[in-house]
Amino acid sequence: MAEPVAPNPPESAPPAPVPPWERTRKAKAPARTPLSQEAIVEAALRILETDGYDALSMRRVAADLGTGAASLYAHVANKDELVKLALDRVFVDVSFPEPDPERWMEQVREMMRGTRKILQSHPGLARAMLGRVPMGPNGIHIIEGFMGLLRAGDLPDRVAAWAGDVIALYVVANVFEEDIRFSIHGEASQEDVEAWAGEMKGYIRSLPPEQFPNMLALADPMFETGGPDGRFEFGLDLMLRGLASHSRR
Amino acid sequence: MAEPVAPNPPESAPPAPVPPWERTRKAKAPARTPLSQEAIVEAALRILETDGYDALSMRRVAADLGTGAASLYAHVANKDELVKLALDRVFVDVSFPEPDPERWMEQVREMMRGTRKILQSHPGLARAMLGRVPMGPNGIHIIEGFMGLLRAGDLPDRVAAWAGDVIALYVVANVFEEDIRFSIHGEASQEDVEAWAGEMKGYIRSLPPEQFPNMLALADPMFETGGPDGRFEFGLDLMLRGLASHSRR
DNA sequence: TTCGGATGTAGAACGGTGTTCGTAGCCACT
DNA sequence: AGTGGCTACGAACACCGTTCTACATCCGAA
Repeated sequence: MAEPVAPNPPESAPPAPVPPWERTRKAKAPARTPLSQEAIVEAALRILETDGYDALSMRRVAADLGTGAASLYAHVANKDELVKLALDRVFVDVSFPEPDPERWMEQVREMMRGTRKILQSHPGLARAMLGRVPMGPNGIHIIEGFMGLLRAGDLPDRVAAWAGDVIALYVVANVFEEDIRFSIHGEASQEDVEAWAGEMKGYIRSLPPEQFPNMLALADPMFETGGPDGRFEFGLDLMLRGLASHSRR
Repeated sequence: MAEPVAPNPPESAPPAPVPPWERTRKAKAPARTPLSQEAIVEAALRILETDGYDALSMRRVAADLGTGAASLYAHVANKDELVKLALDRVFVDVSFPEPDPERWMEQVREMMRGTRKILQSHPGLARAMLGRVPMGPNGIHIIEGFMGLLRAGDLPDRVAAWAGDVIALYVVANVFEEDIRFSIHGEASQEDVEAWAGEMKGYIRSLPPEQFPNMLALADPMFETGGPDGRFEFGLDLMLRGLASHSRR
């Protein structure tokens, strides 16, 4: 009640010089940022892109916008909604082709590659996608396009619908795992990773052969990276082969 | 400095009755729990099992052990390590059969079912597994057994090694997604989930048919849950079918 | 033109988190 | 018997999401 901020400047009072705190307040007020939902979502995406999922906090978003966390809640219900909005927004960039029954498998491959690329470019989005069906205004078009490709494969309806789920989960999980591994190792260079792989291989080779025959036999391919996309492509191919065995064509 | 806890009771002072805070201190000291790493890990697992991942905090673990959070750090580097230890510990219960070339696919299925069950029974462990190769004392035996099953399928070495990775990722991601969905919805009953699915289906049916023909066609199977394991089994089967197409047999 | 109300802003606070610091006490070994 | 090292743990630090509340500003009605 007895705060330095005057609740109501009485007119009878003499026109005292404006105290400093008042001045800064007045100075800030005109430079009021609009602070729209769009701006908030964009700031969130920027943070996800540069600093990852764990760095995304309401305070951080607010700070990047030059305001306080409480102000965000006028435009966004809570953090979960913010994440969902950011998720949907990034899907603008996913493209999908006209389904071609002759090439549907390759088309699925290409679409998943594109999705993976986008998720990779915003580390943390993959984490946000897990457990959520991204049915925002943009996401729903992606899902429609994806389902179209699967339907072009002449699969039973249930197989097409569920396969969409499984494949999407695989892509997201792949990026997420990569993201985690990266953040654990902390900016490890390609050389570090190879050194670690070599160390691991050495450990496996030192295991008693009669107890670990299979690991010894597979030690080499286990730590063969296959390039940045090799393993991803392998898993995707595995599922597509499985899908092909369901095709009625 | 001027705390109520006496640093050195001067002998000249009269034998005043022991103040309550002193009493509790004295009473606790003799009943000093050993507080081993094992006990901490066990407490953590107990919490995961009963209250889920979100309930697992250092303070909670400490409270269950009748101590303070700081005490845990003498036995465990940080929360991440605690989770990793819990992860390896839980693998004691994963069993794997002697590889049988005639039944290897079914054996893989069973092993993955078992792994999933265990991960499900300790929500949060799945999250800890992502991005990590759980090569603890127990985990390494599991990996060996798994590789043995895959090798029984007469697959190229690279296929066997990478497939192990992909399948394991799928199982873990499946549980993790389930876990997140559960924690987002917050204790939703089976009825709630079905109501939500019905609502979603209604929304999809309300979409313009010329713009969303595929989603409309697949609306029913998309929201068919297939029971608690249906979709998991489907995805597992998809990958095994893909693997079968790699088998030289 | 003036006055209210609606709306958006934001500081402070609540109850939580993981982790660190410093101190106190116990144990075992010289 | 003394002492050094290990462990326990309260307090504190820096965060988190969210809410409360006071406060400016703007807009429309009188």
